[in-house]
Amino acid sequence: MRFETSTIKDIAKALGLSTSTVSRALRDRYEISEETKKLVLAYAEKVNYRANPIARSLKERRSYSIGIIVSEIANNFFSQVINGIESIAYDRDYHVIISQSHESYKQEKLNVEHLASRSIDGLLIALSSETQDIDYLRSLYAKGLPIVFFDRVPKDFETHKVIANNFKGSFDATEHLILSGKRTIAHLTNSENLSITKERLEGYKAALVKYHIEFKPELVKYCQHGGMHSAELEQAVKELLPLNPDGIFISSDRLTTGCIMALKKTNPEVAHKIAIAGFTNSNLVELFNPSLTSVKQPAFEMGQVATELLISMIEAKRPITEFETKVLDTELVKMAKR
Amino acid sequence: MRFETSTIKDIAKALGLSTSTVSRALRDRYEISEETKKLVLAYAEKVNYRANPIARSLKERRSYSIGIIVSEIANNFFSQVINGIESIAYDRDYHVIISQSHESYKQEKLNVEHLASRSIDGLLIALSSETQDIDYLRSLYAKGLPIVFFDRVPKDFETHKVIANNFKGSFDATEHLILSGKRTIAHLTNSENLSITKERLEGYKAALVKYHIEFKPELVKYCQHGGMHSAELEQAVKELLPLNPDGIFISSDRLTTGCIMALKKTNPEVAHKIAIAGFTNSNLVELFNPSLTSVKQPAFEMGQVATELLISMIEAKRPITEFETKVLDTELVKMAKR
DNA sequence: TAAGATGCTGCAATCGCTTGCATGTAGAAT
DNA sequence: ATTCTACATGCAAGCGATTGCAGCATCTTA
Repeated sequence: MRFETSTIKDIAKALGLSTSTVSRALRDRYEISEETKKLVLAYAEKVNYRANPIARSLKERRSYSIGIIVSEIANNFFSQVINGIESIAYDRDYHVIISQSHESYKQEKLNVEHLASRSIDGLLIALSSETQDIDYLRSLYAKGLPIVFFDRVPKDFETHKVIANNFKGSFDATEHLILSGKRTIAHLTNSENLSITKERLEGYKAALVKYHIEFKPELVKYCQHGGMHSAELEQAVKELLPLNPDGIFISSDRLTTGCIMALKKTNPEVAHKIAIAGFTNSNLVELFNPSLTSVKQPAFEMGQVATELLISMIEAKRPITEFETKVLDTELVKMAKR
Repeated sequence: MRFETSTIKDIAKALGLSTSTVSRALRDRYEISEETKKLVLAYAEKVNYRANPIARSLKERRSYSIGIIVSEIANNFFSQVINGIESIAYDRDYHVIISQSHESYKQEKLNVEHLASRSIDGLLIALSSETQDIDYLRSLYAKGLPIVFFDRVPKDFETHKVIANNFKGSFDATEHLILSGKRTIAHLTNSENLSITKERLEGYKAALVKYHIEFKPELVKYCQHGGMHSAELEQAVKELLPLNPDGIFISSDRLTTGCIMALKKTNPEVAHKIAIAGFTNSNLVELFNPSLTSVKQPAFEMGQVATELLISMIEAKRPITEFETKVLDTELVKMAKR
């Protein structure tokens, strides 16, 4: 099966011009007379001409596309980020290519390298929960691939980053639990590798300190696979319950829903007695039972900001030396009264 | 910023061979001696050579990538389909490019045409709820672009299609409501344009007929935008409630969650009195309150089957004339007892 | 010994597009 | 009349890879 379209050559032949003239006319260059431009444009329109982006990429050594790596598109937070990315990218005539790491380091690396070989002009990435070694990213970056990290960012990597105010988000959520009378607040969180894990733990601790509640390490449970496996979550819940928490603060979208699910499944009788607060961008929280207090990240905006930074890197004339880390505020949505 | 990689030319120069020999060696062609092949392969490995897929695409007029169009990746059903697609595509060395129509015809057409111009080798598409005119797809298809439809398929388009057994799924859900004693069952559904809308309506009707319940057209409400706008849903709910339904059967993922949300928001007192059954692939249904009976589609499998069919079309030596429409069974997950 | 067979390698065209440079024309300035 | 400028257009190389065809050894066979 072969796919046919008209090329610049066809137009040139039909109009008795050279391909260079046609190309320049289409790109609206000053060398070409208005008359010729009109002629070419009209004809191109007529035959529904579409420049072959592949050929253009080859010639210009860029593809006008940016790669995205997230752990899972099924995650509300990430799909909202992607929508934000698309909203900016399309405006600026970039196309996006989405890949999922499924929280696997191996998959992440494979996908990034595939994208890089496909001549993406830049990369937007939130690291997988397994990822510790980012040398492969450093090496691509050193070869000239612009990279912007969002949400899950590495330390010691000098480039633009966009994150939520994880500290404050966690602090607020934990404080909210405390103010509603809870004193034994567990913390269920992601892999220790992740930046967000550390930041959110700090927020949680700070709130405890403010209200003179002792921090107990045993109340903190890490999920290596970010809640991808339900067994992992059920195990964590099982270990927490004997400590009789009256509140749980959960630090990621998937963990939050997963934890409630695990609670309901393994200990339905206590599920309603424990106050839950957690990071989630689900637009279905209002339907949840037990209900919960949620920390919403500005996902869409995060995608937009990251994309703007990335495009500025891609289009920069000279190497960039000043990098920013943008921090966006989260929003606390308190549990509906019952 | 420029991204540097070694090319076939570099290898040729380094090894004192011609580019053609290197190319053939890399592709393991019979003309090249084992010795030379080993030499080339070893060196390529050493410099971490990656063929430039862009150049290859230009030459071969194909890209080893397939395009996907769905209305929204944030929709569980679609993200599961995408996972199914990826699972097959990657195995067969194809890359996937995902685009969202956001239920807009214009966006859908734009995205498809963009993908086509990027030399995708084939297209997997679920039509947007707005789409009525598919001439643009016919024209691409006529030019040689293989297309496989899934979920939302057009009539009068001869190609492979993969759908769920919508009739049976709807029948089962409606029957379930009837068997639990409901007699005034409303039906909230998508745009009339969609294939799934018609098929699901038929299943609903058939169940009513079986139990000698009169079909009342005023109990059926269509949502033109597939629940993308909450106002649309709230309006539909507002119009239905005066008819005092004791059950609602809802025909799509987004509508199902949206409808419950609208019910809760506008009429919390009746929300729990109406039995709800609906199509949804959300993995969070267990958390919902009010709870509901759900019809789950075999999303992952649908993606797999569609991809296999598409790849068979792409790789077919001769034009295909026999097309199949695969129908996959849905699963009814009954509401938890309360 | 000459002619053919076989195995290995290189030349050069091609995919569609962009762009530096050369060319050609017309009118303005000297 | 000559030189200069401005404007309009075309030639041809090149992006990286693939591949038909030709060339050149070396070996067989009559």
